[in-house]
Amino acid sequence: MFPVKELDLRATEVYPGTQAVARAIALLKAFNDAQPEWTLNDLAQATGLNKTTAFRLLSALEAERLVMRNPLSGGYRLGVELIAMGSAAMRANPLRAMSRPVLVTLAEQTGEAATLEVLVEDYVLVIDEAPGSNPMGMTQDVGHRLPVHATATGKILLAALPEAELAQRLAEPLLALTDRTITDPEQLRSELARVRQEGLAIAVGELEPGFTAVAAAVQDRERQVVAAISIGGPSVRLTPERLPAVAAMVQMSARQISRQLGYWPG
Amino acid sequence: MFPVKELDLRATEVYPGTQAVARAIALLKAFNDAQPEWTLNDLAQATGLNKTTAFRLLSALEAERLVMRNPLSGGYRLGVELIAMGSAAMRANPLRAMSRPVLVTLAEQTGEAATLEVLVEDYVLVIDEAPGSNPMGMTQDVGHRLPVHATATGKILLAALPEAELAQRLAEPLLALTDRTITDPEQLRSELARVRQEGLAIAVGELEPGFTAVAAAVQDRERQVVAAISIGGPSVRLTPERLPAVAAMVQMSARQISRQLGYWPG
DNA sequence: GTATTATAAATCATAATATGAAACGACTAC
DNA sequence: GTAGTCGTTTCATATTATGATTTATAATAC
Repeated sequence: MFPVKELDLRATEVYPGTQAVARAIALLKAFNDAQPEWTLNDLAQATGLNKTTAFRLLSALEAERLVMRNPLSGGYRLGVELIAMGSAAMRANPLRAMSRPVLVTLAEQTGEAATLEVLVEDYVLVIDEAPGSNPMGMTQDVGHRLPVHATATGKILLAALPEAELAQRLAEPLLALTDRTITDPEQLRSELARVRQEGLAIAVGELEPGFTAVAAAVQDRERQVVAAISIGGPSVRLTPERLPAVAAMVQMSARQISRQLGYWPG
Repeated sequence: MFPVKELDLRATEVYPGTQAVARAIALLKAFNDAQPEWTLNDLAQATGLNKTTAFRLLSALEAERLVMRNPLSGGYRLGVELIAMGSAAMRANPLRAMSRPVLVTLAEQTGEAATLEVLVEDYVLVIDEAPGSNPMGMTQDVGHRLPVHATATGKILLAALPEAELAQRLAEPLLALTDRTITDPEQLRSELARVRQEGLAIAVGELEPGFTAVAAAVQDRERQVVAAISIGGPSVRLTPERLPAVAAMVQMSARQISRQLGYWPG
């Protein structure tokens, strides 16, 4: 379905003269849903920074409101300025702007939630979501990071990676989120082969029990897979009988967005 | 209604050893809805940075995905990592977490959209929104920056500022967004006096024509005004006859959140 | 086709800036 | 009372960021 680029492992060379900025960003990236608040010491330890350095960088981030202190505990949290920046980043994202109408239509046609996701570092990031018309689809998932190996979109994006990078990722253990999550690298490899051939990925109860998703690839003018779109909903509604029809709609929508990006099939 | 703290102009002293980080953040802050994409030169000029320095900092930000390049134009845009961080910042915000149930109830009771907003630098930032039950309330405003002088929430937050800081802000020209926007500093001052006394702010068609909002203050255990909540909707629904009842509900909700923060009336 | 302009990227000597060890002060636990 | 933990400040040091200049690249004009 889509070609796989070979050997592109981008040089992770750090640009000289950017140590302080890189470190500040590392501090920001330490915050997540599992640990939204950090003490200075823990954060310094987690990022491998000297306590003084972490303190100084955090002070700078705090002055700009990218980080805030909990007045009671003194702990650090992400600040309000990031909410504004994130929202601006969302609105400025060209891929999102292009996909939005298609995504909304897809959600209407299927009645299920449609998402647009991209690969960011180790995770799949939801950059847009059109809610399904049915209730119980009110999950506001935009901005969430999801594991690549347990999502339909993640499989699509993994399937398009050059072999070298894929191997690197499969070297890490695959976390079982449900009893249906694929945790065996070899099994995932053959799944990805199927995805590549069919241009379609499915995940039934692999992310969370009772949740099914179907995804397809969005490609740009250079035929690069730049994103994946999906339809997701309760497995009781997205039944094996209904899936083929939904999948076809997802694929059509993905092709529609790809065409807007200058992709030309054939 | 609520006391005004005197003379607190926080020292804008820059912490030594944080120049690079401060500059990098300044670059990020340059991006907004009006100008979501920048060329290197323009951005360097706008931030007052040397072109080389701007380039180097942007490279660091790009490597961490806080900034991305438009492959066609080569221009800089905010990157996807900020979407993830902003979303995490939202979920980690304690004020938002506390207010959410109250906000949802308020929106249900009134049928109009309820928001939670804080003062960030020159703007009011929407950090949460519970949609109204009526259609035409589907504005997803979270993350948006709104002008202080033309919003009900902004007036609430301005009214609580120490005189010195207020004077500083009123020195800047007040932009007219509609023909009803208050642009005269003295008029705004007397409006703020009224807001202070009544503990309530109203804006009818001051932000955009046909949009009305009512806001009240959220105070913490030290009686500091830390946020404002509001109900907003079309002026044809939020009529002068209906406003007092809605205002009372907004005030009750604000007090409810304040109490959760440890505020004790009296 | 060459010249011109604008913009981005690379180079590198310089010193300004970030760094981290050490010390301090404020709490808390025992 | 003592020891331990945590955040903050100080300060000498050299590592790291800086920016003038150069080179590369692309777009536009002539």
